[in-house]
Amino acid sequence: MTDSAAQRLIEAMGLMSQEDGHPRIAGQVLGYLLVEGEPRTLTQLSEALSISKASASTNTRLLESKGMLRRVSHVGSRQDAWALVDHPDGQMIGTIAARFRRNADMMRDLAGEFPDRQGGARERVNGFADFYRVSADFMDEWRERLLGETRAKQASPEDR
Amino acid sequence: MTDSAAQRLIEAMGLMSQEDGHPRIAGQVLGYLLVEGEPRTLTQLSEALSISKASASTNTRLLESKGMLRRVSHVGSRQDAWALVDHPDGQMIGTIAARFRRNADMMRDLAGEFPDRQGGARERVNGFADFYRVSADFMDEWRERLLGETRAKQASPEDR
DNA sequence: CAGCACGTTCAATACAGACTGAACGATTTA
DNA sequence: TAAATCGTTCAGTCTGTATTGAACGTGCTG
Repeated sequence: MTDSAAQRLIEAMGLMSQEDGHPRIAGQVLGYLLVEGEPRTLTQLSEALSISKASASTNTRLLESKGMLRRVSHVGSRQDAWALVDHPDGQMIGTIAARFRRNADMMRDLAGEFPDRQGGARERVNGFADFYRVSADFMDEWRERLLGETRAKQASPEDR
Repeated sequence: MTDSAAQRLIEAMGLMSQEDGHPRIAGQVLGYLLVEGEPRTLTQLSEALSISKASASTNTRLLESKGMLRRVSHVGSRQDAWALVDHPDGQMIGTIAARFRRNADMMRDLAGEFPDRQGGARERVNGFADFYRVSADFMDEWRERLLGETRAKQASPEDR
């Protein structure tokens, strides 16, 4: 039954990830590590999720690049292990904010290429760019607030 | 040169859309309507973007379902025309918020299936669910603020 | 009524990218 | 040195889905 709950959570997070336009396996990795609450190795990942080591490697590093996972070198072993960072949620917001900011820059640059008087196209494009930029700022603030709250929610490693 | 600027914007927005996990054409449609600033028909869309009418139809309705486009019945013509809603940006935030809220509910339900004492898995999952929910609330507020600002940015239909 | 124009649906295709298996380099163990 | 283990890379496959062309239904126009 416990197994089933974990399994369902992992699968659900895989689907969420997929909906967000990310690999399904990336979400499953997050789910697995969230359930386990402790660092896990590539081998453990590939076995627990029934995926190839190649996929496990690729996806863990993808999540690392998004700041959601970190590599921990477990002492007694030469295997790398992977763990959720302290606030994966904050990183998630940060990723969205970064994408918005990229879009903002892109659109502002492009807006500059429009002639001044052309039915207001330049203004409309700039308006959209502003939206992206302001929203990015907004999310970054929100992220700061999330990271600031050092609640003891994720702490207390007395388990396992 | 103008043509080129519009073209580049449209292509860029297509790529952004694709990065967000949406059809590229959807982004191109947004870009085209943003540049034009006036309602455009299916035929105009398919010709301007060099896409099939089927694609134009599918994608406009997709964007309509996300609240970013609306169908306007231009008087003198029996053709439907499509236009950006007043605040497509707000709708964009709303869509993200909705997805977050869906994720929050999903995870909260799943968290409930975990046994109380199991290494704190239930708590961790609930923590993630909370994050999704609180963020969704936060974005909805932000969206309200965006929609509230009735700036005359998109108005003044003196062109065309 | 016949001929059109329009929007949608549907089956088929094209394509992007997730995922895999095998090969590789590096490091460890014996 | 040989064998084993680990993580990564890479070419190839496989799957989902975006996109298309053709067919359809509807309502106009003559």
